[in-house]
Amino acid sequence: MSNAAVKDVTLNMDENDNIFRSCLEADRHVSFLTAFEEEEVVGQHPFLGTACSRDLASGHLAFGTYELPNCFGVENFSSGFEYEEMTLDQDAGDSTIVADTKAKTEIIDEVLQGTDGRTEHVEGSAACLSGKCDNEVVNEAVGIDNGPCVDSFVGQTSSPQSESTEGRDCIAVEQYMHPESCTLTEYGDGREFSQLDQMTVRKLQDAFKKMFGRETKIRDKQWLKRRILFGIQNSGEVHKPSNSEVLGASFDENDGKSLSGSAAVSSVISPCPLKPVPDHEAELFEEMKQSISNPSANSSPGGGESCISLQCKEERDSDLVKVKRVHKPPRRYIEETIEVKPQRTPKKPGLPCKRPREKLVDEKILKPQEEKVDGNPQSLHQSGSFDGCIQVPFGLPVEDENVLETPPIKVSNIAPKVHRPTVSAMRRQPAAPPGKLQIISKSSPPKLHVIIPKEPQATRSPMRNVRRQRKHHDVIIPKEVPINTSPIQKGTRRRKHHISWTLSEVMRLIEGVSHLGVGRWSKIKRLLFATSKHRTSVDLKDKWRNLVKASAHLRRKKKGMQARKPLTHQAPESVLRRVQELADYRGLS
DNA sequence: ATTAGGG
DNA sequence: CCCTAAT
Repeated sequence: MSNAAVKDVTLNMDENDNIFRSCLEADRHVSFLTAFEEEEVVGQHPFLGTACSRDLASGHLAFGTYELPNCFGVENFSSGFEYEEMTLDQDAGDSTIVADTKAKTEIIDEVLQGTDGRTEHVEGSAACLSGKCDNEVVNEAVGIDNGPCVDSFVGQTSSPQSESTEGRDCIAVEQYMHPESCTLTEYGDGREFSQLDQMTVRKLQDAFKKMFGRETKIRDKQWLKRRILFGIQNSGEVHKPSNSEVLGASFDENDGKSLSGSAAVSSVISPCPLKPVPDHEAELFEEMKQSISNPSANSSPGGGESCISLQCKEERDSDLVKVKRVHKPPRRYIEETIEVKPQRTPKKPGLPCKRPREKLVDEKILKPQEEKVDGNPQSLHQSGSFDGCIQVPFGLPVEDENVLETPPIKVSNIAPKVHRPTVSAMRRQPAAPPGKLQIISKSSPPKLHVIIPKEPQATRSPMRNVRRQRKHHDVIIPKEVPINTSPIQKGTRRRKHHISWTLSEVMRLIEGVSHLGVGRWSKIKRLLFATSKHRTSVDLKDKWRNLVKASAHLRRKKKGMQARKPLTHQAPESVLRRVQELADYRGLS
């Protein structure tokens, strides 16, 4: 958009005026510019909005609560993260991600080791950034501050040892505090109009800038005045936390850093008219803030959390009492054991039909119909309706049926470009191309004999990217397959593309756990992995479990020198130690 | 919808 | 990661 658009803005004032107004009116949270820019170009952070998100997130990871012996510096980490995030966010070309993943981790590892190359690193990310924000508008929309948002709103609350970061945090605070951003209010007392009247264009522009956080080239006094007045009005409606609220009691007053931390936070989220914080973001922030000030089940041991409050007792108790959830055997096993329930069209004996994945197709996609046609022999997957047995492969996403039955051409129309939905997401919205699917399914021959067994784990890595490239590599399941097809069919089991966890992700996870608590996966996801489309809350949970496992090994290793060969992608000991702490703490229950 | 746990 | 059961 850059030049052309900007020009456009300048020229078509009236039009834009309308846009602007309607934007604001429709949703005060949508700023004129961000409305254009908001296409997830840079992702969003719950607290920072655009661009800075990752920086903040990563920033606060880096020097959060844990005491990593290596004591990586701020720059190290944020650069590492930036690098990663940037790369990741350019997502589009997924293939590159994978390719890069390893490099990334290596780089980060390097950084961790204190190896050099950091500078290039920073430069790299900076270049990335600037590449991204290469146009004025984005730059403006990105915010008052183009520098890295290295402050750690979380970390600050609890990291007395992160001295090295203090200075930076102050900077960050200053940046966010941006004293001028408050000056606007001085116009808000009713005399504003005359005041505005007397101002020079230059001043008006200035005021405009202060109010909307961007410069304007428009020299039309009226226009500027209107804008500013509008801004003034608007700012009045936005909730503005009082200072006391902002610096509020949630932080240990004795802890200067905590204060500065919170100040930074609040200034960041303080909804000045120019960058209003959408409700949900504010909400998330509240959650976090609450969690921080109220680190219930989560206050980490030795993590330096300054405030372990009593209010959390209840929750913690419930945590302690928590009993291991007992799993009864999965239904499919039960069904295998139990006699087949009576059916209209009785199943032929001797052909026990597991129906694991049916669910995926039947219950989730065809459910509406299935219910109507219940008992109807025509119904596709009615287990009793045919004497065959279809065992849809595990994880075989619905669209595979598409592939199965439709000319690939159509599939390719749907698949690319769109953000790859996770498998589970696909499971949730299986009806992606609804009509089509159903028709297809219906048309599929009722007498399929397909058995596609669970694929051994080994095939994982080759399956990378299979999701997106599927149209090329898909294994077309023959329409008729002998019942005892070889169990080793490649590519039948479609898993989510395996994306290695990067160190920064791990750190974020740890940070999340330490502040929100083990088990708060969805919260952590929302707060710290909001931009990572490929990490679901379940993934977080799984990863945590693995980390805990790893950390346990660490301990074992300490005891007997049974040094388990360090896995290639093993997280650094320091990280694992932190995991251990958190795990231990929780393990008390 | 989330979370826990088995695989 | 996937899958399923419990909440």
